[in-house]
Amino acid sequence: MTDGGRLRIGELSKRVGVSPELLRAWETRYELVQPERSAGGLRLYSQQDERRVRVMRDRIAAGLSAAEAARVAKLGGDPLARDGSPSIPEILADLERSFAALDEPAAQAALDQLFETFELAPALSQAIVPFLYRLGERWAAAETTVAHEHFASDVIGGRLRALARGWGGGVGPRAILACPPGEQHVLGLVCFGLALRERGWRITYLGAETPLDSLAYALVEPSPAIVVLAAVSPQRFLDAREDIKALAGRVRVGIGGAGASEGLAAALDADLLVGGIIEAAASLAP
Amino acid sequence: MTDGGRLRIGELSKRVGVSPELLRAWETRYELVQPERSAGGLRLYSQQDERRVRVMRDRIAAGLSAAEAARVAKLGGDPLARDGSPSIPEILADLERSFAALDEPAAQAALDQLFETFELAPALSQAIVPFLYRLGERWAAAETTVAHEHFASDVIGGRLRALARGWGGGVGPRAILACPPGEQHVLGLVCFGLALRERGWRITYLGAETPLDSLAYALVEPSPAIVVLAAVSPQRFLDAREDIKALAGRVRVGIGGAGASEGLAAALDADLLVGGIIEAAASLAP
DNA sequence: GGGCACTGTACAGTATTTGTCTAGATCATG
DNA sequence: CATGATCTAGACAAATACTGTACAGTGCCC
Repeated sequence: MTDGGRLRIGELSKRVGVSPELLRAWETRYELVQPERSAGGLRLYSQQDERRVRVMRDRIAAGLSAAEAARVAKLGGDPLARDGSPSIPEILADLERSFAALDEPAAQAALDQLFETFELAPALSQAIVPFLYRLGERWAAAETTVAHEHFASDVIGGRLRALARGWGGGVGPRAILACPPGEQHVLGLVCFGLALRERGWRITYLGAETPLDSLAYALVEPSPAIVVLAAVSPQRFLDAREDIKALAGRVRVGIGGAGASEGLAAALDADLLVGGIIEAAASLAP
Repeated sequence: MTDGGRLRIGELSKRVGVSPELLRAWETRYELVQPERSAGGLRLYSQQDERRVRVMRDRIAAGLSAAEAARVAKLGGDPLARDGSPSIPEILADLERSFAALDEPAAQAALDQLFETFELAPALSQAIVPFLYRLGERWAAAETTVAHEHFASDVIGGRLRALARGWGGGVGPRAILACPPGEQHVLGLVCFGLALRERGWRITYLGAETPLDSLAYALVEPSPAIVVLAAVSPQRFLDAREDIKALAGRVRVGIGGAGASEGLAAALDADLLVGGIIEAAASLAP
């Protein structure tokens, strides 16, 4: 996933202080980690694997049973209870400061911290999405300049796009992601795409302001299991009402974002994506 | 000993502290380096080869396996075109095919090829910028769907943002990059920012549709040497005419993109950025 | 207490990874 | 042209890892 280089079992064992035998036992018994394999079959552990092992180890030290600790570790761990590592609020404060100063390298460093310390799902749902939400609020309240808002959106968007690399490949069902015409806010949709990707979906991302009739071609070639539309204003959905209903006649359509609601979904023959991005992604059968 | 800065195996071995046998093993086993050969077949290592070997050596010391260390060392990007590598037209044809099929992994692979085979400057000016130009043309002529155009823009934009990582740091003069209100086409501007970065500039990138009055704050903190505005239509510049002139009274302003022209620059008290992105970047004093 | 699941550890036999070494031929250069 | 450096191809051995199974200690339930 991320590239600091993957570790073999001996090196990981040294770094986290857990014996190789136990690492293998945790893998087979709890599916704590899913290391890649070398051509010859040696385990290659990612940063995420290392994170999970550390959480597992700490939870056991804190008194949890191994099975319970594994469950917690696989959920991404408790974001608040990590020794030495910064908490999400600390990282977000760093991020705020960096963006306020238009300091791109500092912002990248804060994002590095975030993605190194936390797994993708909690990093997105508990840090990035709330941050974007607050950014939008402050923008609406004119508490930040457009320049600052653009700057922050661009840096975060760039990182999310980097994480999204390759999300169109694999073997899972395909989801097409787009915003209706007039809708510019794409980052929440990208986060949702990443959450889907974590669950094995293949993503075809079309982005902001996509005329829905132009989706026709995308529906045939590798036929998608769902088309997800996102908007922050209900009006975007209403403006595209006829197109969405026509689309819903051909393929399952999900709507999400602040502009989506149950009534709207019913009126559009679409499914409402409920809850945060993680829950919404989980609610779509893989 | 050296031939145009190139080292033979014994000299490289002494410099990096890795035996010649091991250097050859790393080359055959991991393709860590691809030294040129003398007429007689002796290896001639470039500076980049030396860098890679140092990275490899250091990563192994840090606990990575040789195979992983090599993978990481090779990520550093290699600027030199090599024999047997595909040409730019071939890569662009691949890219076209991938985008037409909405095949993201294939598109990423083609972009990998591009950036592995060519240095950043020619990759941008001879491949990416012309590709974007053609994409825009075909979009205007309705020869491609909006979905395809969005898809391609997003993938390329994501890669460019990844290349841009850290471009706000360093010690060079600062350039602020933005598009005037109404202007959505940012990728050319991002390419220009990367070209500037190659020449040592620090970049503060604000992106599409930036109200110019919101730049005020960005002008003070780390004071920029220039503000570059880009648009594909002259109207965007004209609409923001007063703001641009006010801006030009406080800081050097450059205008570029298809919408910029000599007359417009004169009317706006701005400098016209002439030529391709590489020439334009070179024309700005470092 | 007896049975049982949970959990960490151990071992045997095989396989992979990787640095080093060899042998004989070729290259570069004073 | 003699000498030292370098070439290719392959072999080799130490360290490390793999799979599968076994075993001992702990705590829980009936």
